[in-house]
Amino acid sequence: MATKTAAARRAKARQEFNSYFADCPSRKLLDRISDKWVALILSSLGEADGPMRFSQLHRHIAGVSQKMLTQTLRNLEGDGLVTRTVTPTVPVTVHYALTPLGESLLEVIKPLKAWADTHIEQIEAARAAS
Amino acid sequence: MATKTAAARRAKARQEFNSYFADCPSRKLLDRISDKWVALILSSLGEADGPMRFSQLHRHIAGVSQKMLTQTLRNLEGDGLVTRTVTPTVPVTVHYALTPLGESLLEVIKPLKAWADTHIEQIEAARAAS
DNA sequence: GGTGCCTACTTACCAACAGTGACTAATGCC
DNA sequence: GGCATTAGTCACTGTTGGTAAGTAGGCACC
Repeated sequence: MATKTAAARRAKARQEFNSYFADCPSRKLLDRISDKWVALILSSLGEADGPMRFSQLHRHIAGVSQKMLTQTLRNLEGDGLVTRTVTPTVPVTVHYALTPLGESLLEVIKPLKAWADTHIEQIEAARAAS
Repeated sequence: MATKTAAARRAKARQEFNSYFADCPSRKLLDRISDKWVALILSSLGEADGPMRFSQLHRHIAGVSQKMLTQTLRNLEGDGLVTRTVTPTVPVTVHYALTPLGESLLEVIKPLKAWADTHIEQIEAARAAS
């Protein structure tokens, strides 16, 4: 009861902001895109000129756990960014490929990777200087 | 000693991949860029046509905790993407502004936001269909 | 003919990270 | 004098991601 003024106002403001936030789906999508592994997976799928198998992705990305790879791929599949096709061969084979939507996202992620490649030196210089 | 074959091979492979990973700084930078709040902070600073105060950013971004805002801003400052200027006024005032490097990153993040805005409907349709 | 392996996962557990709310400094306003 | 402000920090808590082991089911090898 002591701090009814500022704290209450701040809490109310946060509530309003949060509902505004929930109404803004592009923010949620941005969150999804900036998921740790999404960019790597899409890039891997884009570099290959065809569908990739689960184990190929796992080897190529090199830091991802099976759990997160599965999880992220399922998310991407649910969002319609990749397709998942199971072939019931001797050991089961699963292929992942980009959908056109996924390819369009890749086109906008590529510049980001390019930026990272070209500006990494400046960043490291800044880190060293700080 | 029982499982020396496949498990050992896999472990060794992972080791090699991890060291390769550590040698690839653009991946680390990509991780940094795809940090949950980095895109939001840079966008906010870019939308305003001048430096922003800590509380302005906090209000504008609307889901970020003070802790994460501070932490992310310190990271960005260390990477040379934003500047932090403290003015010792009555209640201390801190302004954050984009550096040229930060602005160049913003230029490549903007298309990402634009993509999110234009394709959100397709994503939501895919999510509903799955 | 039984042991063990392959793929593509799933699950249990654990550590690290992100969020929450309270607390701080110095000072101006009522 | 007490409360509010700004820009944080701190301790606690919950969620998230990593690790490693287990699972299915057929085949190859000894």
